[in-house]
This record gives sequence, C-alpha cells and structure tokens, in this order.
Amino acid sequence: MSRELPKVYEPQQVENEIYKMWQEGGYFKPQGKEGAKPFTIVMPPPNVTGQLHMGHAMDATLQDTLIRFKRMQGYDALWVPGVDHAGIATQIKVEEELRKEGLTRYDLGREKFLERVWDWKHKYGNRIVEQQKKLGASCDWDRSRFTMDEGCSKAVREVFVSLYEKGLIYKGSRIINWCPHCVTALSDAEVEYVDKPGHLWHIRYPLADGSGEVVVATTRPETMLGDTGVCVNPNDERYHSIIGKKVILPLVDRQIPVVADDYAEMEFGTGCVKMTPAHDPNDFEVGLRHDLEIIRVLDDNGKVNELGGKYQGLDRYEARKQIVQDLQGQGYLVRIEDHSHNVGTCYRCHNDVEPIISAQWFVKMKPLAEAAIGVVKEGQTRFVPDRFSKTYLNWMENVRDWCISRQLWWGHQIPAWTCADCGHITVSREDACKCEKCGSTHIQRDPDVLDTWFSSALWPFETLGWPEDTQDLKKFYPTDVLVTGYDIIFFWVARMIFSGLEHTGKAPFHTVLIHGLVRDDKGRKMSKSLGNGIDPLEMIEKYGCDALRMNMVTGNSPGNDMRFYVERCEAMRNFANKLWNASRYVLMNLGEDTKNALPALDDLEIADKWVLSKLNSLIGEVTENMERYELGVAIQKIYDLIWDTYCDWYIELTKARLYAEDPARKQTALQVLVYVLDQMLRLLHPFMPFITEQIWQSIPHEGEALIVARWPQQHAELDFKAEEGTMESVMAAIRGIRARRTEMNVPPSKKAALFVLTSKKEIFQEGDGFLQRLAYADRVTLLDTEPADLDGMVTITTADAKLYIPLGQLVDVSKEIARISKELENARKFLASVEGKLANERFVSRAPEAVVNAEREKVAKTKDLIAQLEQSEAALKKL
RNA sequence: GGGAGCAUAGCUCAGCUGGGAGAGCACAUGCCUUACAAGCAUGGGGUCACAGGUUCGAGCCCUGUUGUUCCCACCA
Repeated sequence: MSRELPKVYEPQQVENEIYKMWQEGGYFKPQGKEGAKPFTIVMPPPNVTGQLHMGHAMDATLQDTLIRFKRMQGYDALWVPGVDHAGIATQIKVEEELRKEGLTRYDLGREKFLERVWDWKHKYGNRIVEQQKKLGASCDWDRSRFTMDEGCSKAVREVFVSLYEKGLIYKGSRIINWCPHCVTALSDAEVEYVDKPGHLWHIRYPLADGSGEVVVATTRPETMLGDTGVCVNPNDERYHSIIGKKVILPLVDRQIPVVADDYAEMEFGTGCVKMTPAHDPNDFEVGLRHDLEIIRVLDDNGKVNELGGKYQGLDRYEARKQIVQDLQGQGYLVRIEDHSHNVGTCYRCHNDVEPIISAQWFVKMKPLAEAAIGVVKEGQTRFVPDRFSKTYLNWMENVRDWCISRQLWWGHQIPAWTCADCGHITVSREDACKCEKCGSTHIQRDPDVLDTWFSSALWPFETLGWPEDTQDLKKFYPTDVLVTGYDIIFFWVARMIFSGLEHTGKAPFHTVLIHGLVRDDKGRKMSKSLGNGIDPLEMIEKYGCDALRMNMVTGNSPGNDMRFYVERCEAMRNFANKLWNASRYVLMNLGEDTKNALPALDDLEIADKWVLSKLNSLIGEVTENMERYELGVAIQKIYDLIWDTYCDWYIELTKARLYAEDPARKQTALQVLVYVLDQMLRLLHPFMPFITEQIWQSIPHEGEALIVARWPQQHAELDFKAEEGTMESVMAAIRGIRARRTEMNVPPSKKAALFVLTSKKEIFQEGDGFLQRLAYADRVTLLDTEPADLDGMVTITTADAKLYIPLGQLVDVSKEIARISKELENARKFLASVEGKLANERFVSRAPEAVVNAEREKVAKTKDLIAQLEQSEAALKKL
C-alpha cells in the first residue's frame, strides 16, 4: 500500500470507494460474534417521495455515529433502514403526474391507479436511499424494508384485526378533521393550527313568535346553513325567557330551538351561540345532549351540498361571501368585527381543514395510553433530553381517539367488509368472501386505507419480522435507541411505544434521542417556499461528507435547534485537512519497519508520556460522553486532542527527535506518533468515518478496516500524571517566551540565548530541545543563581522557573518593570482571594478536602511566583 | 388558557454530578518555522438578561421579573 498521500485532502476522491469497500466487506451487517450483545437502531423511514434534506442529514449522522461507536465497542450492531409509503404525499405526487396527462385517478380507477403508484415507487423510491449512502450511513441495506411490503402488510393486518377483536378499533360517526383539498379525513395530529386574521360576524336570529331576536356571533357564517339550534347559558338571566322557544334561521327559514347548556359562555360576545352539530365538535356534543338535528351542508370537496338551498355548489369561501352579502341585504347582519383566530390546516397541503361529521374508523386510545404512560413514568423508556418526556406524557394523558381511516387509495386498505344484506361488518385476517354473520356474499370491502402512521407505528418490530417469531426479532427486539426530531414525537414515537407494548408486550426501545430542527443562518425553518434550504448533497460535494457530519454534531446539544452555517462546513473541512496533513507528516517519516505498537515504557520520553497520558484520560471521558449521548461534548474533546494536543504540540515536540541522528529515539517517537494517531482515528471514526478510514488504511494497522476496529480502551500503565505536569511546566515556559517575544516584536528568525533559573533542573534539562525549537533559543543554559548583569535582559517568570533572554537594546527597562509590577499585582490579588477563602473557617471545615488542598497548593505556588517576581523587580530597579 | 425551551465574547453556540468563564467564525499583530497559508504564533474582547434566595462557594440549584421562541388546547 502506498504511503504517499496528496497534499490536500480531497473527499470526493475517496468517499465513494471507501463506502464501497465497507459495503462489500459486509461490515454494515451484525457480525454475529460469539457473546456479542446486540445493539439496534431502526431508522425513521423517510418518505418514498422524499429528497434528502438537512433534517435527514442530522438524523442519519446521529444514528450512524452511535451505531459506529457501538460497533467498535464490540456490540453486534444493527441499523435497520427502510422507506415509508407516505400515503397522502405519494398519492398527490402521482396525481400531479397524471394531471399533466390530463387524467385524474378516477379516470384510471383504483387498480390502475395503484399500479401507477407502484411504478412510480419502483422508479424513484430508491433515490432517497442512494442519497443516504452519500451520508456514510452504515445500515444493513439487505434488511431494508418498505411500509407496504408483504411483511409490513401482514403486520398491519394482524394489528388491525387484533385491535378490532379486542374492541380497541371501532367505526363511528364523529366530527373529524376533513381536508377538502386532499379529500380525506385527518387525525388530530395531522392538523396544524395557524393564527389567521378573520372576522366575527354578528347575526340577528329573530324569534319565531315575533317577540324579539337573539344575536349570535360566528367566524364561519357559511355554517349557518347547517344550524339546528341556538345555545345560551342556563344561568344567563338575559335569556331565561327564551329557552325552549324557536328562532327563525335567516336565509334558510328553518325554525330551530333555543337550548340551555353550560357550553355557552355568558361573557363571550352576546352569550348566544349558534349550533352547527355537523360542522363543529363542540356543537356536536351540545347537539347530542339536546337532541339537535344534524345537518351536514358541505360536501367532501368543501362545497355547499344539496341541503344548502340556493348556495348549493358554491365553494365554502364563495358561499361565505354570498351569505354575508345576503344577510346584510336582508338586514340580518348586525356588525362585523376583526377577529384573529386559530384555523386548522392540513399538514400536507396547508389548506384549511373543515370539521365535518363523518363515519370513520378510530383507535380507542385510553386503554393503550395507560401502558404507554407507565413505561415512560417508570423510566423503562427514557427521553434524552428528559424534558421531552413531559411533552410526551402531556400528550398521552390527554390523547383522544385516533382517526385512522383515510379516503385515499394508496395505503393499507382496511380489512373490513360490509354486508349489503344485514349490514354487519366482517373484519378478517384473510380476505373475506362472505358475511360472517348472515353468510351473504353481497359484501363490499371498505374502500378506505389506513393512516400512514398506523404502519409506521409498528416499525420497530415489523421490520424485524413480526408477526413471525423470527431470529432477528428474538435477537434485536426490543431495539435500543430511537433517534428522531421533536416534531414527530406525537405522530410517531408515541404511537410506536403504545403499539410495541400492545403487540409485543415490550417497549420498542429504551432510549429516545431527540434532536432539534436544522434552521437556516437566520434561524428560519428551511422550506421550499422560502427557498432557503441548503442541499446536504451540495455540501458533501463541496466540503466532503465528514465535514457535513461534523457540522451536525459540533456545538450542538440534544433537543436544541441548530442554525446551519456554511462557514462551519468550511471550518470542519479545514479540520479534516489538518488531520490529513498530520497523518502525512507521520507517514513521511515512517520507516519500513515501524510498527503500530507502543515502544517499551522505559524508552518513552517526557513528551511521549505527556501525550499518552492525555490520550488515556480523554478516552475515558469521551467514552462516557458517548454513552450519555453527549456527542457534541465528545467531539469537541476529540477535536481539541487532535488539533491542539497532537498537531500543535506533540508533533512539534517530536521534530527534534525525528530530525536528529539517534535512530532509537527517533523510532520511539515514531511509534508513539503512529500509536496515538491510530487511537485518535478510532475515536474520530464514528463522526468522520471516511477520512479516518482512508488514513487508517495507510498507516500500519492490524485488522481489515477501521469501521470494525476496536474502540480505544484506557490503560492504567499509560497514566503519567507526574510527567504530564512536568511537560506542562516546560510548555508554560515556551508560551511565556513566545508571548514576550511577540509583545516585543521579535521575529522568530531572531534566535537568542536562554538562561533558566529553576529548582527543577531536570525538567528543563529534558526540555532543552523543546525550548530551542519552540521558543527560538539558540542555546539553553541552566543557572544556579540570578544572572549578575540584568542589563538588556528580558525576564519571564513562570511558576517553576525564571527565564532570561538577552535581547540587548530591544529591552526597555522601565517597560519591563511596569510589566512585572502588573504581574505582581495580579498575583497578589489572586493570592489574597485564595487566602481569604482559606481564612474562612466554614470553607475549610465544609468544603471537600481535595478542594481545600487544591487551594493550599495555589497559595504555595502563588507565593513562589510572587517571590520570584519581587526579586526580578528589585534587580531591575537597580539598573 | 396550559406546558416547555432559550437569554454566556462582535456572530453562532458549548459548558457533563455547583469548585478561579470556553470553542468555531470574525477581529488585531507578527510569521512562507522542511505535515498543513484550508496553516503557525501571539493578543484584544464577557456584571454568564434582571432581582432575590440556598451554599464555604452559583453560569450551573430554588423563587420571582423581563424579553424571546416553540408546543399543546373545542371558546363561538
């Protein structure tokens, strides 16, 4: 294998090949190793109509990072992918296609239309999958599922029938949300409420006996065509006398009763409410209590129907205009008020939904919700971050029955057959051919299909083979973590939890990791209509997949929205390049026989021990962060380790050895360089899979691929706390010198001698080379006493040493004195604060011992520093 | 009406179980130092929204206030 890498990392050149290598190697599949515990994630199935967007990128990145981490930890990791049939969305898409040919779905008929949809699915359904691969998703694609495939259909059928048999599914006439544009019922969750400016129309309803009138107010005047009553509060003395009387409905000339019900609030408007039981859920309830007639006046397309008299055929908004005009013309309109109110809109097409009475299928939620509340309350299923469990519980505790029937063709058709003879409904696992009650063959299948979320709700177990008792189901169910955005907790997460509990007896996952939305740089939602969406594929093309993935996890914590900055992709691309070049440095210096193995511990030098010790403690921290889903914290630490610890310091610290002529020392440095690089690549791999794999393949390694390499472990013998401290002392000196030189505008090219006065000579003896190389010293002399002549000498004081650099006339003595007294001032201030703390008895007695000791150490160190500074100050003042 | 989040450097955000405030970008200065100018070094910049409280100690915990965003809810 070639060890020459190009000077700039070009992700486009390596990503596809690496992905292919992984896939052909079968690494995405659970390896089934003896004793390996399973770890499973099921992917939220994207819509078959979908195009990859930033939300997918976020979702996939988090899941892939977790699954790669677990895979490396030795779990039998399985990430199950799949695609959702997306009832309404897909049907609309295909109908649009038909429209271009001048056809509607009715022209084709159900069967032919469904063929078209399947054709469409086969043609475009794989697009989103191919796009996910570009994100580096390490799913087991052979286990990929589709919510309408045979197995899922079977699962859906089983669930429907069993819920029906348990009495948890029923058909009934209720007020449901109807989308006149999509021409179907919707569930409550599918309605989005939007505040829209509107009006409140006050209308006069005369009493039938001519004794007066009542005034009602409404935001939807067209519904008056279906009014069958007027409601007042029983405690409202203004209206006591008219309860039970009739009023005449204007324009319609129908006599309707005045009823008394608590529902009417005395304070609102006139205290009189018109009742339209067929088009308002509250009115419907009131209507039931008072036996009001139900007159539905809108048809499925949102037009006034035959019961609307002269308004028949008008669209609801057209009808509104006409009715208001007529009311005004006939003197019934009292006044019009501006009134903004919450209008329900369809989450798919964003048209206003109409509450309409309609016969639909429902899932009875109360009994199912109970268990689903329990597992979250008891902590068997945990939300990360925890606050979303409140969101979930609040919804679950107030959930109403779920309307599951949709008047669409694309979806799972409801397995219910109605008998034309006796009216009985047969619900069956097998397609029915006769009525189970009367035996008649005059039965007709319910034309409706099920809510798409009905099948998605079964996703964690149907994808693993349920209702069959498969090996996969036994091994991988319940799954472990579900990763998704907070926007579909109700739609999906909640329904998966109660479905899993009901049908498998187990919660489908123990953790729900919630992420936020990806917004644009101004904090707006990315949307097609705004045109502010950023295409993830474009970012991958430009900056590489790894950079995009890093963008998704850095500086971000679970559940919070993030703004997408292209600049951050750039920064992450730069990070990739940094790592690339550090690797090049290592590879360039590698000998033919350099092994990826630690040298004997005795051969390790101070810098080696420092970096190994840093790495060692970081491995522990990062592993813990990952296990707690703190990916943002973990990646920050890895980033700093690579860029700061390894590149900016360790590589620089090794240069002296690599360029000197001591083969043994060089070899030691090289092996540590390779070893640490290898470990860092492992830590980084879950986040930046491509570049890490590419580099790892180039360095000496054991095993086939990084993707299945072992996650780093901590080793007690690599914990060199003392040496870490020593190295930091030298580093402090280096930093001090650099700062001073910069301050004085001394260019790096101007070398100078360095004198070191320290009680820890051995440290600076060892650090000699570092000081020369990194602090621009041409020679380093260790002193026993303060130099006799301080003229032209710059002094730098650290906690462990005083450093002197003769810089001749560049030195301004008075400036030096000023600087030192400032440092002194700071040190004294600090000392005072620490001593104050220690003087506080309550602190000493109550704070943990370690904290108190740390404070005492600070006192000692600061006192040393002050003493040193005072000496320097005095010496300088003599000049 | 109910619930939740957010308020920390010029911008975007981290800050894990309380122990002398961080990153990226931006800015300033100096560097082509044989891995990297997509870089290196150095630096400026914060009453951690406000007011109380708990604590030896609060960005972090509690209460309230203000501003802001979101979710849920059948007020015509």
